[in-house]
Amino acid sequence: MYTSEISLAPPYSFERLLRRLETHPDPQLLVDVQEGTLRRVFRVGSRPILVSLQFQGSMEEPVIRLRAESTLSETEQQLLEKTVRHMFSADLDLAPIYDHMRGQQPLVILTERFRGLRPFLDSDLFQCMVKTIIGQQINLVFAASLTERLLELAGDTLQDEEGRVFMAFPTEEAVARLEPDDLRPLQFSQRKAEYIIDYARAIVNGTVDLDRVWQMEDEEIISYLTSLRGIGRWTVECLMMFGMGRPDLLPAADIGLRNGIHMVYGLAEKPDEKEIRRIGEDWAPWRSVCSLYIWEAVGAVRRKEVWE
DNA sequence: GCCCAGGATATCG
DNA sequence: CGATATCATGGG
Repeated sequence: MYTSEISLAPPYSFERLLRRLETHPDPQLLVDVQEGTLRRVFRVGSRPILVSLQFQGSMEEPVIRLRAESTLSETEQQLLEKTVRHMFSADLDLAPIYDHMRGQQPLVILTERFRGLRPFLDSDLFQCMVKTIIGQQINLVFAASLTERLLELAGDTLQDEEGRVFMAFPTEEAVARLEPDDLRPLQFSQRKAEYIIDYARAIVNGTVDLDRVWQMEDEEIISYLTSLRGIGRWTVECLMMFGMGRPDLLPAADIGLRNGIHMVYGLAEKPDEKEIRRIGEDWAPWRSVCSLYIWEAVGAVRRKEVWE
């Protein structure tokens, strides 16, 4: 066993993260609201390890207590800690973003209501891309259930000491070995099955090198990855936002974002993509967190949190 | 039955 | 070039 404490930049609202997870289910996460704990499997190197992350401290002094159910080498400890810090946007400074948002009337209430909410990122780019492709055009609940079925089909299974079952996200190789006919019974569309498998094969055979994108500008990444069939601009924007934690993305084609801006800005009609990009210009260079908060306004309504 | 969900593509005119 | 049909499924 290995434990450590990870300090995050304040403010961090664990409560807001938990609320968000209600409407954005992640089949890899076992959430225990009572304990304030998230449990899931991480691949450290290639080894799947069960980890529990417990929220401690407070909004202004946030700490996560990490507990791995295996002994870890020093390298593995550092790798795991780095991944967790990445997932929780541990080093993101929200203060200048809130200052910027407070300059725009419709966003003020969001900074108050969702104070301390940070991007909750995927642990790696491969699974972020697969989950984003799965999420194209369908609702979040259906997307989560497709992802869960993919985990059951091709992921590795672990059990904790209480006998609870955890599934690790399938490796690139495991997805690359699938055929569309394996995914069709899981209710993937034929095309979506092809997109995901083709993508995994491109990673495995080296046609695409995800490690390279960290050195690229946003627009470079978009042109690099949209060359793959089934991966459009929206998908890469989501990858940069939820996989890489890039600060200035606006997935303007997103239906949820359109609905959210419609609501938050009190517009007469639903804005189109061009209108979204126009409104979003005022959010630069922090369009990612602004988008997240707009989405969260939609989530709050869906969860029947008070809204006016 | 119809429309919408955190889209992308093929195929029109 | 822009507009349109197609894809799968579940919920309202």
